[in-house]
Amino acid sequence: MKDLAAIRRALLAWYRQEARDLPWRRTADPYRIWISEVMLQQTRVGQGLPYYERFLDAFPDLATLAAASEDQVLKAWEGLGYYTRARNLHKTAQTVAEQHGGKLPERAELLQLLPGVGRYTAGAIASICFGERVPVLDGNVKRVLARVHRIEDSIDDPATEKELWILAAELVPPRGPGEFNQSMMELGARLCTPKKPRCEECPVSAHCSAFAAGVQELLPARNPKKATPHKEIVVAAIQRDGAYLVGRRPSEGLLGGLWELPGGKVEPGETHQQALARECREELGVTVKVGGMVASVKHAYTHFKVTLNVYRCAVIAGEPQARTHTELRWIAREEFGQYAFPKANHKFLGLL
DNA sequence: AATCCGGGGCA
DNA sequence: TGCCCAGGATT
Repeated sequence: MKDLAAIRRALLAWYRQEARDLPWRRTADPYRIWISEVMLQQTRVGQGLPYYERFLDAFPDLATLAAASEDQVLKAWEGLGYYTRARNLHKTAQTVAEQHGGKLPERAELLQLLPGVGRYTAGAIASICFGERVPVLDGNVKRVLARVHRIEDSIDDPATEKELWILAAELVPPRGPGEFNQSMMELGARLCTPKKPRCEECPVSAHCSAFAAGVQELLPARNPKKATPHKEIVVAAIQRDGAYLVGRRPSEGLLGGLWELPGGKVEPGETHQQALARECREELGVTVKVGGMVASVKHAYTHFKVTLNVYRCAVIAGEPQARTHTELRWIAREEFGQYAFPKANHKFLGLL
């Protein structure tokens, strides 16, 4: 059994010296903490920081967020990825405004009922804002605990994750749980890093089983990753009266709720022209004549890579109607900035 | 239990 | 290039 008190003491002493000065550590406002926690899901602090400032500038309180349109929220989220987070944030703000008197619930158990709030986020808000003795388990904490306890099983395995939650829970002190949880994450982000952990500076190395055995660089174990396929995509730049045709993607699935130029995947044996004609027929119900290529850009998603081949197209027959999109609009280049586009689209929008 | 869901920084 | 990030929802 670990000396829990000694680990807590050493970690907190280090944290109080070394904690980064981050904006969400300068507030006790549960709304702002909530925004930060959702924004930082699968997102590095450095990447989220500018978004955090801008988001709170646009939506300074829960009532403002609840009253905003989904398009406004997605625009503020544009470029951050995992857009379900933005839609759930919006939905939760409306629910809390209507059913909870505009105040977030205080207990983790209740917070976790809100869309987009899982066990991690609920634990973070409850411990940081309301002092509830509940753990957090994010990528940082998983790595720290896997090393301290020298856990050899893959941390991606649900059984291991269950064990890690238990280990995290027993380590959280009854007083100051929020500060302690943040210190665990800070340790993982600053010293107990995936590669080349800085054990010589680590306040808990004396309690770390992986360090004692010299296997810290081999832990934590992860599941093998699958190869990422490549997709060839064709995109139609259809112009009318100086405006381009854009469609809003359905809210479920990849890039949900974002706007894009129509197009789709090139099937085996198809030319770009054939694929584009087919996609325009299927997505818009129109016949197009494919013109010259405007751009060809590459983009990498988590699970696959794409090449977007953009062609100018002219509508020969039919009037575009939304079939796979939830809505179609004609917008001028100058209006592009008002809509949330995927990063892959931004790579060629400037070339139109 | 497995899969899906973005984008970026870094070795 | 591959890895991984202050995870959650769905099937």
